[in-house]
Amino acid sequence: MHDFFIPVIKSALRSTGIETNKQIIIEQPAEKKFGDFSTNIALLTAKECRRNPRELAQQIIEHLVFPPDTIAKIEVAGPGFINFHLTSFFIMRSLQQVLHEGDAYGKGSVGTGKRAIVEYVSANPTGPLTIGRGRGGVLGDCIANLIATQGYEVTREYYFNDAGRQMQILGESVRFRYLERCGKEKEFPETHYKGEYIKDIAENIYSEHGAALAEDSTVLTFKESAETIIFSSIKKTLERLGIRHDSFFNEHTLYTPDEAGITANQRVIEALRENGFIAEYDGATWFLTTKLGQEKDKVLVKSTGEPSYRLPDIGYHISKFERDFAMMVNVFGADHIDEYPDVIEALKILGYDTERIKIAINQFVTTTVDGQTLKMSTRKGNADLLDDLIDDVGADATRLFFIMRSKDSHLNFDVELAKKQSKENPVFYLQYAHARICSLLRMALQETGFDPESNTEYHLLQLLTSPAELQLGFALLDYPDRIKASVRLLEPQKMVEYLHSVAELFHRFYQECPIIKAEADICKARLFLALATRQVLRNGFRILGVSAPESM
RNA sequence: GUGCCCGUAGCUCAAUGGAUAGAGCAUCAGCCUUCUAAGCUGAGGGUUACUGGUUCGAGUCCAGUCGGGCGCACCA
Repeated sequence: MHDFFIPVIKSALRSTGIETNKQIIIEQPAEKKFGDFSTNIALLTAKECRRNPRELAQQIIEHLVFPPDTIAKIEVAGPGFINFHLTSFFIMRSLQQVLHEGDAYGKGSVGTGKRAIVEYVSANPTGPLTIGRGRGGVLGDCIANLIATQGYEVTREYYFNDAGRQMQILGESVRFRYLERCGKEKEFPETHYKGEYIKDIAENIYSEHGAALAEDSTVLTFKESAETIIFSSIKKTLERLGIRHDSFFNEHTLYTPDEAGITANQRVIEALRENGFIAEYDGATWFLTTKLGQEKDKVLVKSTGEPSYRLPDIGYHISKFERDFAMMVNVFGADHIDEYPDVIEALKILGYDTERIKIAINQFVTTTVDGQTLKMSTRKGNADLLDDLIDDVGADATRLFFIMRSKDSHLNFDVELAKKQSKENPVFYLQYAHARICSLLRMALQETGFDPESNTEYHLLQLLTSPAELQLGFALLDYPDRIKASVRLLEPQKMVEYLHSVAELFHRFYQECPIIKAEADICKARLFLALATRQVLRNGFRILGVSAPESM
């Protein structure tokens, strides 16, 4: 609908003789009495025109030229808002678009022909996924879905490292458990992974090799077994939530020399050095971030000769630029908040267009069961596991709960609420609306023989004029703009909120307007409206990765 | 100490700088001989943590104060 208003207003401003570079904003007033849409353009430009905003608004109105039968009323209100009331004819006629476009309804085209990458989860394979990781996983997956609606070809990538210190500790942890299994008790180090899964992996190795590896002092075998087993369990957990990555980027490739015998890491160092941002001291190689106004320099290569995580991170992002992505989204938890500014700075120094990089940070999750808060730590082995949560509440509730709050807000995951099969649970409220429509369409076919899916008498929609029908129809037309807003903010929560309002408007319509019992043409029209509602719910559910049950 | 996020109804949370700050839950009062009551209608409930500032207009932007979360490694 924005696209409907903007050109008309632009042209009216021209005819009125107003020159402005201010952006024209179309908004929906909180109250219907202020119209379906309004613009504050007269308020914004009044000052530079040195005019009274209300008079200016009146003058703009006189130059507005809309297509016939679209606008019922235009008025100046308050300090100088211009409010637009749509005709019911226009709303209902526009709804035909929902039915014509079907699954494609709501899609945009700004990303057509462009490629985007969304990096998410990216947990190193040191243990099963925790609930906290789950939030980032679902958020990333929904963001990828959102971006894809705008035409981008999206790559979903998982970045991991199987060569670092944590993986070494993992291997050692397994070896300790293995030795225990072989009857060679050793004291288990405080710093190592204590989860039950470590014992399972050790048991697995024992059943394959017996005690043959007990004298082997290297951890390689243990590490590799652990990695294989854990990675496949991580993928299995993600699969349960419908999360599938297209690409797994192993950080270790950045340590591997190319034909010229140089690693990506070395190239980063040399490139930064040419720009004067590298120095060696205290036995380490430093990124001179003090030159950028920071308090301390940052280590890129440790005195042990190993790169710190920052160096490969920079190299990894360069690989994204080399793969020519127009948009790059990084999704990670609040604990990694300090990770990206240095990377961005380095990329800027090296001349990359960092505007393409978007960061989506999700705040933490606390889980409450029976009002008790759970705390987690992978290392201590008392983590709250994502798999357990999915077992408990199901994939749909898991996904929806993770994104039904703004990513900037701490999430309180109430397990009891997620399990409830009642109206308190937002998952059921949304899905019930869909199931109810399916049931209605089945019943209608049986009672009247009319199937709105195989008919195209969409013009009948114009018979509908009641407030409940118009409000629902209006909401359905808003869907494309809602997706765009959600994409812009990288915020799936906006979609949850929107779909909730659609469900609510449908329930009211259903309550107030008899459908099957109505006169034949009205009945058909209402079934078309129900069908359009179902289409929007389905399309929205697909973005969120929530199932659309046909009956409940 | 410092960087980021948060502070809005009893609870969980909304509100691209707009008009009288909204939902859900909980509480109270109604609506099923009629298409799914897993639903709908209505009522009560607020100094948007505090103090200044910018603006025609601030929950929103800026500065400061107070409170909570997460970071601040030659871990990732």
